[in-house]
Amino acid sequence: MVRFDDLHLRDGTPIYLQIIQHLKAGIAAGTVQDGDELPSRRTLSALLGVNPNTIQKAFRMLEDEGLISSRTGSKSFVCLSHEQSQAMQEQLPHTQTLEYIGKMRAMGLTRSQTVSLIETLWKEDVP
Amino acid sequence: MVRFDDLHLRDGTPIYLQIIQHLKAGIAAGTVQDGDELPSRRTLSALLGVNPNTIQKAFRMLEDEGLISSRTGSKSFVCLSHEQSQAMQEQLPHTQTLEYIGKMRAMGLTRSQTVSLIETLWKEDVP
Amino acid sequence: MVRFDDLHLRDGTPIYLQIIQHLKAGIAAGTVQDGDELPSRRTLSALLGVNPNTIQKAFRMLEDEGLISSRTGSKSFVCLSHEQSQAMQEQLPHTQTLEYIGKMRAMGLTRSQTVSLIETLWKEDVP
Amino acid sequence: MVRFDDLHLRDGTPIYLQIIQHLKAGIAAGTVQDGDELPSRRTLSALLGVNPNTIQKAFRMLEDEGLISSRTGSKSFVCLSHEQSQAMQEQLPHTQTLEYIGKMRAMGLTRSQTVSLIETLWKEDVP
DNA sequence: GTGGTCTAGACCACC
DNA sequence: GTGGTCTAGACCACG
Repeated sequence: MVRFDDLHLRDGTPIYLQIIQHLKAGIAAGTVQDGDELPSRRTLSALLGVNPNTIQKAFRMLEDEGLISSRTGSKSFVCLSHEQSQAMQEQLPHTQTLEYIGKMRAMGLTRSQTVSLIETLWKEDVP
Repeated sequence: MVRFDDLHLRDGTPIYLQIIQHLKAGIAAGTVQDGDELPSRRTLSALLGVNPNTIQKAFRMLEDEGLISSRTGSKSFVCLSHEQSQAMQEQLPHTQTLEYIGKMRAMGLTRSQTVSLIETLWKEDVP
Repeated sequence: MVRFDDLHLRDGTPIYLQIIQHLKAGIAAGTVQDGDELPSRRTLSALLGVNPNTIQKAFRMLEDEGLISSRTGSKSFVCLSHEQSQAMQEQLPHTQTLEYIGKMRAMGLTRSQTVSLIETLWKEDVP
Repeated sequence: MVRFDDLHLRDGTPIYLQIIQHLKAGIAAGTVQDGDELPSRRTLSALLGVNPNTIQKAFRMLEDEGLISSRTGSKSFVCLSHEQSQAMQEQLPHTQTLEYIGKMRAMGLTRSQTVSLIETLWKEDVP
């Protein structure tokens, strides 16, 4: 069963996008795998304190991307080919890092400045 | 004169925000300084191919933040105290790095993995 | 015995409807006749790889329409008056043709274009 | 401006699908072309007597298919490459005819029976 | 004015 | 129980 209880909604980005990103992050982290069961629309809506339609929207988009499969009347499952999950484990950090680098460079930071900034701010002690 | 011709609009984030971010990035990088002149609303709207109201909105918000002033006629100028520019040079990279770290951790990367990813992807040779 | 092994479930239309349509098509084609035996619910559910309740629903609706009867034990039989089977052989093609005509006309095709399209695509050689 | 006033909603198929099909049929008929403007969500919802969200859903799916383009704050437009519109003018009647042929054959009709059925039921006099 | 998101709650079809 | 569709109406962001 895919877990969503460690997803804390922040505002600024649409809720349905946060749900999508959370699942994609789980895939990239390897904690979500092919065949995993998803919580039902109602369960998840109750858990997150969000309208069922919002969940529905997120799930629908994930299905359009082919990452999950839902059939009416039955449960929803994660649906990943081996290549997909592998690609996601590599590409996602890759693209987000490139985006981050772009921002840092636009603000005039050098590579070493950026790296030391990360090493300062990253608190490794958290599990 | 503050330059905007190296701003390539990407979609996904609102246009007016991209304009604001572009100027803030310039300030953080030190290429934009107190007293610099801004292009007129009409000029900029033509340059970016964007509705003049959108430019107006961006300028209005920057004015509200006290980063620009539009008193005399229709020309606008950057308006920065020493503290402001210094704070921006420190805070902006700081918050964006924290955000980036959060994403990487959600995907299960360690600090050292992240750092080496940056060092791999950062092409220092570009000006 | 009514055959269902040439029924390939396509998604988009509900499973129980596909089962009903399959039997009605058989009646319209004359391959299914009064008194023919139907496979048991269990057998059919296994054959199609479908939830037994779904079969149950289809059978129930067919029973409500009076097309099958499930009195004795658990076996079911086709139950057709002469008028019923005749009506079905006429009405079903009729309504579906009207629907098809509607679509073609909406796309701007003339009658003769439609007819020639059918004559081109219909491969008569298949049994 | 793409017209929707000749779209009469029938029940059985979801409204949003009927809207999509109507636009696709228009493209296949050649009456809808690249660059055509679409009515706004509110206008169309009033015209059809349907909830704005339902329109929104239809437009969203069309955008996902790349057939229309919408930007927030601005109007929505049909967005067709030459190949797309051509393909749609050929493929759509093609696939629907194949589907129709399949049904007729399942009911035991021959090609000539089907053709004469169409010629009987098609009322050419309507413009 | 436009489109985008979200809520509240209903009803249906399906398994 | 599940997911799918739809309504009514709100609020926001954008141009």
